[in-house]
Amino acid sequence: MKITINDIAKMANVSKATVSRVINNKEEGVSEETRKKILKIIDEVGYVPNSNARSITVSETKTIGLVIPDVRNLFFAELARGVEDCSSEHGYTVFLCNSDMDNYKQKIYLNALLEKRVDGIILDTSGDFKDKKFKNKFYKIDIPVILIDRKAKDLEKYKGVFIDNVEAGYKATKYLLSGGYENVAYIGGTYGIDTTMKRFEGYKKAIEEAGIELNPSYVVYGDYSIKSGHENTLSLIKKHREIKGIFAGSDIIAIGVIQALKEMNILVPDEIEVVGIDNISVSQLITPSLTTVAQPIYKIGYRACKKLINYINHKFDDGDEYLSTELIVRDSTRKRI
Amino acid sequence: MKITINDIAKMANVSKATVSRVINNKEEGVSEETRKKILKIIDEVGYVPNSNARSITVSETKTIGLVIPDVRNLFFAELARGVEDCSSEHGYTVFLCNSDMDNYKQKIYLNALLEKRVDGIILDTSGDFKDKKFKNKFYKIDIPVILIDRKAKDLEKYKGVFIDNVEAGYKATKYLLSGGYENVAYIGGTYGIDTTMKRFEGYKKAIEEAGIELNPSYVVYGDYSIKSGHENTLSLIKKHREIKGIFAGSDIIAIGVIQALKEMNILVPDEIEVVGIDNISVSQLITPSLTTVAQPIYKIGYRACKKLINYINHKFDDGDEYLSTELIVRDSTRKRI
DNA sequence: GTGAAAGCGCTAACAG
DNA sequence: CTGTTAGCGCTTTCAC
Repeated sequence: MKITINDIAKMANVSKATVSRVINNKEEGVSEETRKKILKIIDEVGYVPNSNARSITVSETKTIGLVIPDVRNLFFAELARGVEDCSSEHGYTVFLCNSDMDNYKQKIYLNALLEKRVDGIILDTSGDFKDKKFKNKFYKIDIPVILIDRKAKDLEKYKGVFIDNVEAGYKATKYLLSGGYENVAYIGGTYGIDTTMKRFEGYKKAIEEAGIELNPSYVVYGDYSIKSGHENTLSLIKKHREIKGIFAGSDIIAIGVIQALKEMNILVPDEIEVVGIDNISVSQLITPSLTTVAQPIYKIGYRACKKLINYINHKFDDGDEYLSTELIVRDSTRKRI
Repeated sequence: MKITINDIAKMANVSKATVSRVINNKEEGVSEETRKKILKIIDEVGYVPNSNARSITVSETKTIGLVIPDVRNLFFAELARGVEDCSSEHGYTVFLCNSDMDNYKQKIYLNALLEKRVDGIILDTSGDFKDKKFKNKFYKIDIPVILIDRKAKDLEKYKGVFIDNVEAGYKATKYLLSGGYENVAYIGGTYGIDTTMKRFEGYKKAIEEAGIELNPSYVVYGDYSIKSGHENTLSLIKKHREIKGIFAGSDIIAIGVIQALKEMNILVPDEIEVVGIDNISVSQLITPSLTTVAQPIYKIGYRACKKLINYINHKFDDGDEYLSTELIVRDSTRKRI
């Protein structure tokens, strides 16, 4: 039924070696005449070479795996698009995997990607490998991996593309502090993971630098969801009406924060100011629009993919890459003079 | 370097046929003893079967291709997640392709998917095939294809999962009309494509049913972007201040509409009411929150994938599928009594 | 410039 | 229960 290189060879009265040369655009080794003849037949019968068969002999698949928590989150969607653009520019196709921050799912996906013999993997990790046996196996395979967004201890051997999360947290907190008050809270995402804790460090640094004593009850964690931001704000502000500024661990969290504040009839920014991190596209659509520390999200994905492809091609491109962030002031904070 | 089924066979002192039986979980044909022995070795050396090699002999790859305009659009991200969830539940991995509504890109991607021998394709089409030669080739290949969201003439032979766009447009317009005024505009997306025109039909139906004469200058087109909604609103309202209600061709367009109205200091919903289509997640986050005709977006993706997998497995599952929509009333329209 | 042959890693009869 | 053999569709020497 399916038509193969053999069929084309027979129809053209040549060997399949010659057809192979033609479909792979080998400059030499085929006369213009036979090349044309073969191309014509391929076109007429609608032959499509089987890249899987090819891949088993050349041991490269021109595919890459992308593992992110959830495409529905604008942040990861933007990241995914950056990856996909770069990869398609270089002739690669990408497998999309949604891990939901679930270590088990992540393992399943990584395994599937290995079986599919992807040339490399871009990983926004859900943390360390819980399954240490799998970790060893994965290590041994020694497939090119580029990290994005988050690091993890188990993945130290891999390089990646990130932002400086300490700096981002510092910038956000410092800007809040510049409002002339001291009571600034940090409503963070998932406790323990790289980004969350680094942003906390930045928060802490800014607080201490301002000569303020860090109040532990002003620091709470949850996860990276609207709901989490919402709930944490409700309970935090109920206890601490003196809080004047909230540094939200991400824009998504910040949206939940603002929602909660509205429900409590607290005015943003007049009574409480809010700053997020990410600058996802909705940040400017909500009311009040969100002041945030912008990440070059698309670029992170794009660069990570570029880095991966270099890696695959054994091009020297060492070390982690840190892309710069930028504070974007909108309406969830008051005007500074 | 890479370890193969042969290596395992040698280490276990069995033939590769036996190893093959084990890795494919064939119940019969292997004694418990040898099975254990082989499994142990596989585990120890970290062997991962090469599914590409497998796929060339069994002629199925357990992969599917997903072609959408752009994952960064929340609508398509949600769709993609539905597809991915269903596919991973059934052991498939999905290739993500962003066509940007560009027919040429779409062709390139479809071709890549064919070369990769995906078992099937889920296609949110950018319209008809401009390249008729490719169309013929694609047809001849006869790969399972399920359409989502949009239809196109060239793709009539394929079934899909949709909503009733005429009905959706009708619902939206009728609700606006129930506000007690007649001047309702339609700010549509890309002219000519399936969804846009069907929604117009629904608009028209509601208008005519109310005994109003359709005013052609109240109907404008652009594309499915915030910018398009924004610009079209500016120029439309400048000319027609008498408009009291706007039916936006999608939520994304509606966001642009509301932005423009704010800029013009026109109150929503007091002076002009706005209704969208989709119910993407941001619709409830913006101010005013958006009244919209909700599509079961995730479900469309999920169902489409299920349908595709049935198709792949030759399960009888004929005809198009239409999922139901629901008007969700929020704050971009006034209270009805 | 072209073809024959071997082999990539795996599965699928068919024998024993 | 297990091994042998013959491919799957393609690339890659190595001759001619």
